[in-house]
Amino acid sequence: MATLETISSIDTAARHPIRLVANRTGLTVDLIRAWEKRYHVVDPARSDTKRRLYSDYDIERLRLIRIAKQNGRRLVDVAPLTLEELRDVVSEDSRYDSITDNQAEVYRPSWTSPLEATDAQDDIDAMLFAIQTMDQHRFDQLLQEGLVKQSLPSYLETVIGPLLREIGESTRLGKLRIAHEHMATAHLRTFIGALRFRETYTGGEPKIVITTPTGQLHELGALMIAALVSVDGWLPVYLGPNTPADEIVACTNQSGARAVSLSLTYPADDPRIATELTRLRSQLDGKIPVFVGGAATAHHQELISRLGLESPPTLNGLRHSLNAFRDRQFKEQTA
Amino acid sequence: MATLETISSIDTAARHPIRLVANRTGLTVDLIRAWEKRYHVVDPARSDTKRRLYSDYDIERLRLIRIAKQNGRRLVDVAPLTLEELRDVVSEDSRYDSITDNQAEVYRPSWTSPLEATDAQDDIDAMLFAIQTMDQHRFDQLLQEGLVKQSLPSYLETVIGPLLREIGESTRLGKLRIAHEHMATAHLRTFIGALRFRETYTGGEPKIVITTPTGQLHELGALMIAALVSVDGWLPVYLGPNTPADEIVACTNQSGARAVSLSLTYPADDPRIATELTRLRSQLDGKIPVFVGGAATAHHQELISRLGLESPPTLNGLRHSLNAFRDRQFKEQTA
DNA sequence: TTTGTCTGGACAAAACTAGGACAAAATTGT
DNA sequence: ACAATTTTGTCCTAGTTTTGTCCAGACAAA
Repeated sequence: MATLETISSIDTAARHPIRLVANRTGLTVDLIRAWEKRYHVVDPARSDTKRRLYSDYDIERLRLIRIAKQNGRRLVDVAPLTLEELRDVVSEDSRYDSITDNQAEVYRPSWTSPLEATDAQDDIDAMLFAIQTMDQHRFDQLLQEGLVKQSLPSYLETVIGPLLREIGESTRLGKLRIAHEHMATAHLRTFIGALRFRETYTGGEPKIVITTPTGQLHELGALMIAALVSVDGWLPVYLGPNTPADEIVACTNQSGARAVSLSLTYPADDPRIATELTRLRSQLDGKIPVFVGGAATAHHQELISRLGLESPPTLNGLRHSLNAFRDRQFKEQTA
Repeated sequence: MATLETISSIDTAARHPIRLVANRTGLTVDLIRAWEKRYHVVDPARSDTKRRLYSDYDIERLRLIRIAKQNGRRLVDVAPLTLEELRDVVSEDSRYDSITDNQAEVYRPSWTSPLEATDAQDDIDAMLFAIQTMDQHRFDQLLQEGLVKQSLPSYLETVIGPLLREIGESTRLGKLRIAHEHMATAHLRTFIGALRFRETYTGGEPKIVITTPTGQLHELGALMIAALVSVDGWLPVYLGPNTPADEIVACTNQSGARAVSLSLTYPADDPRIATELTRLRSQLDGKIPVFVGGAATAHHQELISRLGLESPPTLNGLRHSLNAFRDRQFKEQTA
């Protein structure tokens, strides 16, 4: 969606000075030069006085290489790749990275990955501080910066998710005012909503309906799912919060979606959850899987397994289930 | 001096001495002259005794160039750009800097082309059709295209506003399903939310708290206001919907906001509106004006005038009231 | 008179370049 | 598991370009 430009339309005109490139990629000026010197990662044009001039293409390359490195790739390996190959590598990696190194992080010593664990908490603390001081601009800045450091899926898993929990917790404990929570929530709604536009759509993607059932008014979880699955080539049909089961069914049928995903957060013990889920499962085509996630999922395990819904424990789990499902369908289709 | 630089209506009349320009842009007098000497960044008119006289246009240019430099641009590169090009460059740099993954915005700045009063109703109908067929992609495309045709304020007034009303109406009449309305609302939430980031902030903008009072759950009106005022150089402190009066007051005080704006839409006869507005006005510093807008405003005229709140009848009215208020304050401040 | 602006030029700080040194981190070999 | 080796990020020097500030003498405005 959005009129997004595709790979081919990235501007190859060289006009950006090295400082700007550093700002945008999060690399240091020295490092950019070092990479050029050693591996010809990029080959910027020069001004008449020998200043380096980078194109948008170069910047994108550097950004991807940075992420590839963070995913554990070695510079030597990724340096000669084209932009397209880099994209493949990065998206491939990010399908597995958060799972592996998050689990590993717990017991593996420092030699695993440079950033992650402590760094994420620092970011979150800084964001909480910005919220507490009502510094919206700073908050936004932190959100944007954090996103450069890692791939979107792991960003959602390691930063945005925990942040949401901490905001909720802090508000409950009185460390944040309601006004603070409102401001943060509204801003995150905008921010996460915009993430969905980062991907390019070709029209052939399988669709997935994403919403929350009646009574569940918090939509950020659902929105995170929408952003997440769009990375893997799904086209989210996002309905916002609080959608009745009938409507979910109608929407699924009309749009031809292949799957449904619901987010349950609060209130966890709402009796409507049971009735809505039951109704949804009974009215929906049996071939369409229903994925359930969110903090309140734990309270309904029995129901979920009885209805045959899937409830991956983490965002990454959801991601893998969905990809597996899609690949399976694809195989059947072509068979 | 009458106008503070109201971004949308830039005056090309030259009358400002260099000192004032320096104050407003944060540049030094020497630097402004140096830039002119070396790169013809601006070409101010002269008084009969050769004093430089700058227009609002020049000031805005200089402001943007300063920001562009801060973002890593070289003076040589930005100096020859027009105001519009500068805005694009700056807003791209400072907003999409770190986030750019595989897209560059197709956004055009809001004040570019005032022309082409294509039939807004046609656009709206097309959008409604896209909603009805659940064609999210098409809907988004139409939203984006419509935005290019006119300035942001008039777009909100002539397209988005009416569209919202028609969606509500159609849903009530059963022409749209709830699912359609949900999809459209969620998408508009994302779209309008993103509009706010088309502007660039320097840190000096007066703040305005924007929200809806307790009981009012529809936030799109408030969000439109946020997008609108940011065009005129306000910094919206956006709290989302459903904020208690106490919290609005606390937020206003903590953030140092100069004004408050509320959106009232549905339900129009909620008794809480009266109590919340009354409480808000009584607890809030008397110097801080409260602007009230939205469909439900009509039901509370008596209360509004009794409390001394302002309720401009249209978005445009709100805009002018706010700008007038700001210019008044600015004059006092410098006097 | 005092203060501010003008022109033109001088000067110094900041930023960039090329080349290389160095140590921390990661990988490999034994 | 330990040592040797390679990879990689940072820093240093010295020379160039770019950019911000300052000065002097003349004139204009308050």
